[in-house]
Amino acid sequence: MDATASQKVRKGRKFDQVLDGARTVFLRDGFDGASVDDIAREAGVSKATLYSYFPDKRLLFMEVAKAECRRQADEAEELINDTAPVDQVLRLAAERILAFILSDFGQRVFRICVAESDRFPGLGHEFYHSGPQLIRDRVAEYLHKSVARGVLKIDDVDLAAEQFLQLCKADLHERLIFGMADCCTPIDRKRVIEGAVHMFMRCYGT
Amino acid sequence: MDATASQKVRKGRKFDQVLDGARTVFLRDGFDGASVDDIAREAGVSKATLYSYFPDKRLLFMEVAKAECRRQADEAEELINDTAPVDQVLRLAAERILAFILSDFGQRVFRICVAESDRFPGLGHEFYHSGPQLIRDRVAEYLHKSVARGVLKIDDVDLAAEQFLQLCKADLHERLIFGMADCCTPIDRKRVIEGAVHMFMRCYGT
DNA sequence: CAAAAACTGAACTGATCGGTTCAAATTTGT
DNA sequence: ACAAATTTGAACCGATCAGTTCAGTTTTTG
Repeated sequence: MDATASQKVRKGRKFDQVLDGARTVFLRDGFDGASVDDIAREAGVSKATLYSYFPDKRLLFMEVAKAECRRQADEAEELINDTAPVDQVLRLAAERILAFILSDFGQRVFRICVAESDRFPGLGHEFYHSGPQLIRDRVAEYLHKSVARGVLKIDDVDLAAEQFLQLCKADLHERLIFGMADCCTPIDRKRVIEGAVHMFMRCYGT
Repeated sequence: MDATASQKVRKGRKFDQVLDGARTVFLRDGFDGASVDDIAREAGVSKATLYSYFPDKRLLFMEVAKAECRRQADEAEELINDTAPVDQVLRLAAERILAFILSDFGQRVFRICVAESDRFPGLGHEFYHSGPQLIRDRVAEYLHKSVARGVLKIDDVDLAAEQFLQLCKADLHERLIFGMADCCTPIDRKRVIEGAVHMFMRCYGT
């Protein structure tokens, strides 16, 4: 078993091409909206080739989704550096999280995962685990350290982490998801982020 | 123009039957998953009759969604009574909101609205307006009164309302949407609600 | 009760789409 | 350069599905 091997099918050099094309089309059109012919065209590959890599549309979709989740997880790697004052760290974290969640890409991934997570058992789980949960654990870890350093006072650290993340989104995310175009000016973000940090510090600060 | 007239098509007596059947099937299978034949069968009506009421599947879907939004709005009517102590009112509101959001029905509506709100412009808008926004406005109104009575101290009442609602959900909603089956025990709810009320009162209480 | 309106059911159309097949062309490894 | 592996493109199959049509039945209405 060599390093590049995978338990899934993988033969030749156009594998990544196919995956990229599928990513583009699925993200643009959703699962039902995407036709396999479209994907093959977008990938610059014949349909026969596509089907030589992936046994069917569902599995191709799952593979794309899994790759996206990994991407998401990787991007979350470098989110927090501990040394600065708590409120500054929180502010920065809030900005980065919001930037991802509100991005066009983040929106599309979210939308498609919500839509398909009951038809594809495991998809929602995978997404949640490598997305929201990962972030939450990082934040909780940081809060834990801060409590140990005496700069925060928190009973239920996990709950506090969830609360902070929710406060960051306020309803900016919902507004965007439901197409309220007006909502996400920098001023709006600033207002929500400052509100979140202020509320959090007021409740848990020492 | 008599009281039962509507600007939309509406001829005979089986109108509501069709709408009910469509509601059932759309909610169960989503937009793409629902076949018109299924809907007609579920409604106990011939396909010809169905198409005599609604020009096409999309419009039928929109009509169902609109009706659901109105339902949702009506249920939110009797959410808050002002006389009790603030923390009790908030606790009660939180419980009712969570109960709806976490219900199987609430979940399905949410899922389908997220999934289709870019294909159906106006659907997301309508849902948001008659759902989340309505609730938020009610809460804000109550907070405003409470500030006037001197039992709360809030600068940005709208933001505070959003914050409270977010705190109520914590990530219970996300967990459920993404199929983490374990999450919504009464204990979990209690923990989140108490956390929300506590944090809110600590920050904005007098 | 008779005319008008609404409803039925079943067959049909046209289009889309997932997936297969295969002989010919291209690329790769040696 | 030659053989093995891979890719191609296009045709094709079977199924599903939105929407139509229509002759005949039921319900409403006046």
